[in-house]
Amino acid sequence: MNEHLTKVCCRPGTAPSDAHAFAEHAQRFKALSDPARVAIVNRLASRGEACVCELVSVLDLAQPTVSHHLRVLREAGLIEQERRGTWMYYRLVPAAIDELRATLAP
Amino acid sequence: MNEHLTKVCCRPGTAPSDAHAFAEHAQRFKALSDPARVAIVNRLASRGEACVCELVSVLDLAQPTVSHHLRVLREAGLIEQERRGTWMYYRLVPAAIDELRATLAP
DNA sequence: CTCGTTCATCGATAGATCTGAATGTAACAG
DNA sequence: CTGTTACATTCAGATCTATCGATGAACGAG
Repeated sequence: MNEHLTKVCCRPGTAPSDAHAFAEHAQRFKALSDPARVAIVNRLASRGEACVCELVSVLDLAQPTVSHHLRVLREAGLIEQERRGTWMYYRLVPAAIDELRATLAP
Repeated sequence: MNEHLTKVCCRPGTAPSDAHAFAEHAQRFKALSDPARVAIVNRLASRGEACVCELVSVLDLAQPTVSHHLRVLREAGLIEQERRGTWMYYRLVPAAIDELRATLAP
């Protein structure tokens, strides 16, 4: 399945590469693959902090939906949370954003 | 549904923002939300060009699957194609990658 | 303690996405 | 023309995701 390729158009090439790294990067990008999550990151970037109820009113989504998106961003390491009384405040993890940007660098 | 928020924890805030821009950015990120597509972009970034059969052998995926991922990347504007004889060569659109990186800038 | 608020989790459903076998299309060789 | 190669498209099944109602957990006020 490979020997005929070498004499046609395809270079054998570094086949395996790091499939693990690709999966990791894809996971990060997937966290930003939804408009609601991009909006959340944008909001946190410009305001520095936000509680869930603020995001609910801004995004015009139900509260469980917002919680779901926050969980995705948190599990991707892009945001972190801090409980302060009754409210849960979220903010960006700048290092994670930097890493993402570095992934796209030449 | 909004008036009680102003006296609790939430600032009224620039509610609408540009939902259109958020959707556009999310669309771009979604194109990179799959390991196979990250691998394709990585390959094109390091080699500059590749035909489909080369990517098929590198990714260990069926040819229709690779064609699917190439279509997603092309419709996102991240890659472009050029037919040369029987082969179809793909390469990156550097400006699109730059735009993506700019989206993550502070 | 009870009550109300904030948020997370569970469960269900509609829609999107990944995958590849089968098929169609385009280009070249003979 | 026929046959072969390279690739796209169609289709179907399996899996994943977004969304929200219902419910649970944590906290503060009284």
